Amino acid sequence: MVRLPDDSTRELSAGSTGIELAQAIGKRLAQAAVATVIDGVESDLGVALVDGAKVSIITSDSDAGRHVLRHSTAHVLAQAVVQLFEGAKFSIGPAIEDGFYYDFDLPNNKTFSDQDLVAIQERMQKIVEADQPFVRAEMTTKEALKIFKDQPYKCEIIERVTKGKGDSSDALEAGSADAVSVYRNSESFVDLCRGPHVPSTGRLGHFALMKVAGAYWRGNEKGPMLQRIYGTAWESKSALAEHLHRLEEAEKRDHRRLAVEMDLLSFPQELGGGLAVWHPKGGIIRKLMEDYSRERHQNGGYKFVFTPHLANAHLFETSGHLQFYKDGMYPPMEMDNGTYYPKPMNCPMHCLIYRDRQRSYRELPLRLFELGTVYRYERAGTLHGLLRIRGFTQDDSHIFCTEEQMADEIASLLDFVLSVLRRFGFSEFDFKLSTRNAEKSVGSDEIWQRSTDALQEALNRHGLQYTVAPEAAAFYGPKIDIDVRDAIGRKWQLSTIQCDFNLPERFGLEYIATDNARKQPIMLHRALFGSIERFFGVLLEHYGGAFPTWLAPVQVRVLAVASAHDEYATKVVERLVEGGYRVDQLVADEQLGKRIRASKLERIPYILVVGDDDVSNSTVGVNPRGGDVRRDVPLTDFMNQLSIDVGQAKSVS
RNA sequence: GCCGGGGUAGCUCAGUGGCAGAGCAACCGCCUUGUAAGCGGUAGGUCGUGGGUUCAAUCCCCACCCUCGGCUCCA
Repeated sequence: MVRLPDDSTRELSAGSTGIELAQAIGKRLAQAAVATVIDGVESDLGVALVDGAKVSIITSDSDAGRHVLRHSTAHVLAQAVVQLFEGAKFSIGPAIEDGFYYDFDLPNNKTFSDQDLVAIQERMQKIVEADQPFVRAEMTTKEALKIFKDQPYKCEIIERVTKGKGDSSDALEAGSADAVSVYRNSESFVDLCRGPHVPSTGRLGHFALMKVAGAYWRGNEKGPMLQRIYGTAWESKSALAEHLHRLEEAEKRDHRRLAVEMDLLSFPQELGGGLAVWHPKGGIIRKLMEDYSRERHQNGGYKFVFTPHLANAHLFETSGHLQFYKDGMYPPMEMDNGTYYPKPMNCPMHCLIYRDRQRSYRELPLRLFELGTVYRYERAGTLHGLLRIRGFTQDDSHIFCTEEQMADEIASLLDFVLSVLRRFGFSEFDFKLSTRNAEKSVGSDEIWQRSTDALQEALNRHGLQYTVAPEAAAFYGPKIDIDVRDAIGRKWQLSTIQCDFNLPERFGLEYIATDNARKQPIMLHRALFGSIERFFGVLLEHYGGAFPTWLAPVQVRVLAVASAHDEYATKVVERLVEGGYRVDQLVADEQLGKRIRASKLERIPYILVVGDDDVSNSTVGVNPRGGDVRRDVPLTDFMNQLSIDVGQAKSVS
């Protein structure tokens, strides 16, 4: 007798397995089954069920089921590589989001080519056709080391696990210290693994190898570089096809591609890596973003400040940034009166503004705001369009407050941040609390505890779900990071709210409290866009280039049907420009259809077409982005509609 | 920084050890258009930069710059 997830029970003959249970329940289920969960432990379908156990069946179309498929496909990949490349060493091959990878070490530092990938994939298909069983065996460390005597990476994992030093990825590979488990597919191929796996390779097949990449063994930069093959695997042909289609769609939204297509900005090679110039069309969008940000900050009680791009090295010694981030800073300029660095952040300068004179508790919270441009020497291989760039502008704010004010201030900051993000079309957020990394931080335990508690309290007060990222804090304090979900469900980290007791200490910041005592303020670091460049890149991908009307570089384009109507079209343009809109016109020296097509490709929110009827009746034909054409619309009506659209910041898409 | 791919016209991309190519865009004509590509013509290149091999290099070799996919890193 076993108990099912719906709490019903089912009688089975003694020694029955998961697959027999699935068959007893239904044919469909048996076909989709890839593994079982017996009393909370994921197991192979072929494992005998214990009397009274709580059992559920994992099907291939669930997250857990796909995980099993992907991990099993990784084993097939390893087998194919070992067959095709003599002397190949294989290390680890986990399932990951949407797929799997496997890391290999090929003899003589050989690397995989794209052609190799094709051959490997063909060999994998043969292994699938052969329908090899996944046969589990458990054994002692000694036996396992013997089996894998030619596989040094496997031996290292076995030794780590049995010595109790294994981490989660090791455990995934080898099981526990008590018994090492392996899965055998054939006489010649066996892999270390905790499982579970599908019963046989015939259950697999909807996969594709995607790319080759270098990857460090155990993620250690100083360790050996392995060859990693990435693949994707799904429960059906259609699920695989959908995934590949999603990738294509994502590629069309790539902000680097859209930036070129839409003439928004560029990265001239002559400028150097990771440095962008903004073209007029990108520039107007950026200006609108900045204008909106300034307006909100003005209304939010922030004081605007400006600071220079360079500072004397002493400043960054005081702040501690030189100690922690010297490698990430542009190199120093030696001058006759000292050494100067381009600033990699704005906070120390804001501290100097605070410290310039004596402060009273009556001034707190003091909220300083700056669109501050900073320079960081990101390592060459890490640059990525606007998302990782060397010169960028932060919408940076530092709030100096008392410890008593801190929790309220953080709570209202959360409101402020979310309200601004919503205006830019984001509605789903994930929150992450990053805590102290003892090796990369300054300050006392007590201080860290107090600031972590304050952040936590603010999140709880808003009833927000959040995850904890251990040891991911900045060196000076813990933080809340806010991820947004974009239009196609991808997560982007944008905003950050950081608590800092350390910079006030280092800079000797003080205020005079009600009791006339000198006290140290708390400093909150806060960036909402993060960097304007990065935020812009995320917005570009979020909207796929189709910016909402309030942000669109050209909001309306007017097209005359024929040259005879150009004059009227110009009048329409003038009316709209007077109304404060960004409007242009393409004269009728080319086919109307062609001009419409060109304008659509530019993702202009509204295309107005005017002809004979419109000239006589003061109307326009409205062709909105993503909507249906309306003829004979009075111009005044269109302008009302436009004003509503812009006011509501609604994207016509 | 590390592993691997790439850099040819404004864009997307062919191509070859011996005169540099297409489509789109641009420009000039013709067409005067009613909702996603009308026709014809013209112009456009230090083939990323520097060095080497060669009678001859965009092509082969070396270095550097930029870029793409990952790894590592991200105040």
